[in-house]
Amino acid sequence: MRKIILKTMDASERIEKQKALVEYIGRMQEKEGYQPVAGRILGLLMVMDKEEFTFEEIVDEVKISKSSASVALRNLELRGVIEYVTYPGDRKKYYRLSTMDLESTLNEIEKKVIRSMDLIEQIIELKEDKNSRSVDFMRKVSKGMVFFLNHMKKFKKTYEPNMLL
Amino acid sequence: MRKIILKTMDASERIEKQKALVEYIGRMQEKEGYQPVAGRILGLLMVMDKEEFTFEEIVDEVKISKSSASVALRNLELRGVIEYVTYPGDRKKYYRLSTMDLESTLNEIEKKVIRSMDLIEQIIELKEDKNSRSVDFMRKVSKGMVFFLNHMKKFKKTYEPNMLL
DNA sequence: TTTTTAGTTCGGTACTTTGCGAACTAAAAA
DNA sequence: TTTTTAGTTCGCAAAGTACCGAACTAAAAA
Repeated sequence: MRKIILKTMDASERIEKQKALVEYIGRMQEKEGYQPVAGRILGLLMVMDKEEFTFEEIVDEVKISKSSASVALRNLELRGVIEYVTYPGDRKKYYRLSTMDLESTLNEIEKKVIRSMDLIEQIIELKEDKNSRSVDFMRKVSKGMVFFLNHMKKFKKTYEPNMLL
Repeated sequence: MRKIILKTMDASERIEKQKALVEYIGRMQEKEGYQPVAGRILGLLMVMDKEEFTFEEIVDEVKISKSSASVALRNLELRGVIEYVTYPGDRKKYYRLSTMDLESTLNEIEKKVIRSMDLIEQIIELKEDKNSRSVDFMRKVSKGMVFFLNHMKKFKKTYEPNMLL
């Protein structure tokens, strides 16, 4: 008897904590460039027990209008962070975190680093004095980036998705 | 004679290109979360030949008001991306890119990754079903992060600032 | 002491972003 | 065929952000 009461207490407390975490993650994602509503949707999909949320559930849980949900979900989908699945005989969309695995995230980071290196190259090319403090600094950064990219390559080799489960 | 003319042509063309690059970098930095004015100041400090700019020079070059410059420079300084130096007998502040080297940038990245791992841990802790698709996914990501951190450690060891110049 | 220099702070305007409700569409159910 | 369901698109109001000019401060120069 006692145990059951404790257990229900725990469950509701757990859900309280989950909801708080949804808001916290929302704020984090805002800093990452997502709009508030999108951030909280992401939080919801990350922390709650349910694996797949319908459009309506998202509207209810995050307490937003259908239009806001529609816009935010489309953006999140375009960015590739969420995806939706459908089931035969059911018109609803079931949203969930997309299983874009680490590899594609790493590729994104790699591309970003390479773009930065190109930019640095351009800047140096346009400098009058190629021995200035700033050019030295940029070369240093650039070499560091080359190192970094090499290590990423090794990392990708060592990383075998199936061995991680 | 011919050569001299060509040389002056090149110089002005170079400066034109630099100014275009300042604007371009400004727009890039906006995407990174800086306000427009701050982004263009960063661009200026990165691409132009001058190593150190006074407050007034920045106001003139970026064509902004003193108040905007003051606010933007303070923010950039708080974020640690620029710094200013002073010279004895000169009241002016000379702004330049801060020489935060790769190591501190790497440490920032490391901290960020560790914070993400903590968050994932928290989320998993609050999940009812620890064997769900999402928990599996999160564990995978988390393990990937551990790998990543180890490689960063190795990278830091291999990286010897003085060997890069 | 007064003036100039080198900035900072404040208040307001203009622009941008966010999120809503209402009207709409397209498919399924009645 | 009409109604309901599941969502989308559009226009607008509220909130937030960026930037400016004007007034201010504190130190140095005249």
